[in-house]
Amino acid sequence: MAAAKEVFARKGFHAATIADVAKQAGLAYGSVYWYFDSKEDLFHALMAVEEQALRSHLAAAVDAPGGDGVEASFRAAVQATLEFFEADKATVKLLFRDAYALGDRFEKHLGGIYERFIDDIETFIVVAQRRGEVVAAPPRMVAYTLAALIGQLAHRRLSTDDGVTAAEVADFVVSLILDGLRPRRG
Amino acid sequence: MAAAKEVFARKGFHAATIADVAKQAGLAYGSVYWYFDSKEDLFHALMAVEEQALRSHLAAAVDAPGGDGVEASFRAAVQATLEFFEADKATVKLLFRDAYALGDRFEKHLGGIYERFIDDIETFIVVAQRRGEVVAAPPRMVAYTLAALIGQLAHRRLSTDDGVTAAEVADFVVSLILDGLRPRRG
Amino acid sequence: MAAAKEVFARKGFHAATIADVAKQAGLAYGSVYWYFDSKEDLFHALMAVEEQALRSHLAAAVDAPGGDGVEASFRAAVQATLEFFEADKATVKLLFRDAYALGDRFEKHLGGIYERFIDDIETFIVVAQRRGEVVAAPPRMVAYTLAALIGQLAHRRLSTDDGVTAAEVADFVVSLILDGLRPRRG
Amino acid sequence: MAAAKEVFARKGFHAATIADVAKQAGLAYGSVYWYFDSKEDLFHALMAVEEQALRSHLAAAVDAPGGDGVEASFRAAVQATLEFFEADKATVKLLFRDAYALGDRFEKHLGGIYERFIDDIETFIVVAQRRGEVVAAPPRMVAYTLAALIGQLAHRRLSTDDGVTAAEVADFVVSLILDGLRPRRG
DNA sequence: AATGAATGAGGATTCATTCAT
DNA sequence: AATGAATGAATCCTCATTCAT
Repeated sequence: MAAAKEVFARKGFHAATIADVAKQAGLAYGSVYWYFDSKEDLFHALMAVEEQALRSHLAAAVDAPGGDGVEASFRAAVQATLEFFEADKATVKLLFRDAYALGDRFEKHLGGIYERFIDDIETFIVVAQRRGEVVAAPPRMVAYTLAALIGQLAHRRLSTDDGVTAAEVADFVVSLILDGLRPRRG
Repeated sequence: MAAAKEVFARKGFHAATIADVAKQAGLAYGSVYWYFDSKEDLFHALMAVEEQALRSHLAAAVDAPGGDGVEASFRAAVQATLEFFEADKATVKLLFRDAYALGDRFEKHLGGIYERFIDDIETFIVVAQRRGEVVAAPPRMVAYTLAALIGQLAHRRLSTDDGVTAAEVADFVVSLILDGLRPRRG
Repeated sequence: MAAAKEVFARKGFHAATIADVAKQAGLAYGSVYWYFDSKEDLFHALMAVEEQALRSHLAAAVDAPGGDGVEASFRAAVQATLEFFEADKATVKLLFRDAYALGDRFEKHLGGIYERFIDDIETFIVVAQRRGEVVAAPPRMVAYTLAALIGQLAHRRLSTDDGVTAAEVADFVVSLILDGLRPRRG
Repeated sequence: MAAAKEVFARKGFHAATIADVAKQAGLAYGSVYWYFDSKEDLFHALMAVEEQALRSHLAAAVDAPGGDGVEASFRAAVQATLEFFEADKATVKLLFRDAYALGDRFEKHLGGIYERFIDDIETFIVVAQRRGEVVAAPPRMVAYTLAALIGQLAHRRLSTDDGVTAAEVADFVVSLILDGLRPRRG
């Protein structure tokens, strides 16, 4: 019945009522409580499921054979992330819109998700630095910045539909991050 | 009475009651309605005020005499933005946490604020590109990406207090954006 | 639960609170809203029910075997109407006191009830006119006048309790309407 | 400032706010309270004024030279009453719509007005009976019935605009009341 | 497993009224 | 005489949650 996350996505956590969820799920008011102890519980459950989905999707994308080197993996990861959120806008709304506004317990939960996401990026960065393919810079800070950038881009792409594909955005972001804005001499 | 935004920031829009706001302002329940037509109105008013504050702060920072060239102005702008939000965490919560979760009218309002913010960045980028100090890339996309990055950083700095100053973050972001992660040869 | 109309009758629509209604019905505050969408809805529902009750009562009274001719049916109808309202003073208050003062939607609803009531009287008059038992006069106007008279009598009998029975009033009204006040010669 | 009765008439006692009244009168919120102690007071004052107006109007109409005999005076009185209410629909709404629904004190006040109105009719009837121009029937009851009829007609004419003039209605009512509906032989 | 009637705390909003100016 | 900011009691309605079936 977790497919009734659509309701949360569409109306927002506060505006969505248990009745809405039940109707969407084809159940009766009270039946929701057989599966979840409370509305908050339901939301936490959704968050957990979505995190898993994102991580699986990402892992698959990065492991997929493609060009070698940081650049390729990096592009694959960014693109996969953007595509994941693009394909499932409901999740974006869940994680980026509602979860923030819902009080401590949710912020903690979201913080955890975020932390794990950043950990992965950090690991990736550290490896790249060891290989000398990436400049020496505090890896956590880099990871942190990348997460911020990608997350926010995913979020903003919800509302601004400028016909740019996820692949294009990924290309742009990767080249920006790798080479920066300053013209290179030589 | 707009100083009662603190209540919204502390408890979130939904959790905050008009009674809370009134108490904080030293007024009675109904008196709030003398100044604002509704709870939503109050929030919109706060958003507008904060936008003005941010823009003024930014304008002042950029106009301030400092090193010349993109890099200096850029750093000044980023740092000013981060400092503004740092100094007034309530505003961050207002804009980045609640405004998203409050329905269409708020999303529109926030979208407008965002749009104007991006416009400013775009103007800045275009100038820098003309001077050849910045690589040729779709200026809107660059602006857009920068806004995303800075906004999210400001937001994240709310929860993760890692003892890094705004200036340090600004330095890092500016060098990242200008030079990228890829080691430069020569 | 429609028996909680008593509350409306006793205190008037505005003075009656949902809490009053609920208590009278032996329910809790919010339970009223399980059955009716709003206070106004509840009132409309009551109006509809009462209209049906009145119409049934009237139909039964007129169909009942009694003396033949207009006079008998007429008297039966008038008496039945007065008795209906007498027996259920709550309804009188509902229809004649509150419904007027409650805004357009109620006025429309009440107007409809009134119109249907007048239609019935008109039909009756037309039949009587065909039989030559009643003077030729615009039947709608006659019907209209009768409705006004009976309705207002029912209403006034609420407050002035002068020990006159419904039957007596009916007798008086019928003879007044049929023969008028002017002495007949011969 | 009693001309702000229009507000009560237009929106009804409950829906009308002191602010509405003040605005209509060109005054400020609180200023109304310089003239009247409370909203109810204001309404009572209006009721009293309107009663006087009606009585004056009626007295003038009946005293006016016209045909002699009951019929003429009767017609004059009925017509004058209908015209009074027609010319000042606000008063009708005040007296017939709101006053009923406003609690005991208002019902008392209205009852008094009604009583005085009926007293006048009764006096009139008694005189006519003495002259033999009207059938012997309990004069109070007759008066009472007439008041009911005329009052309700005035009220109903508010909503149903069928292009019939007050004079026509008066003619019809007078002939109905005097001669009844039963065809007269001879 | 599922239902849906019943609960009642909670909160936004209105508006008559007061009072310092 | 007049103002209008301030008050706060009053009330409708929502909705998460429970529970008998």
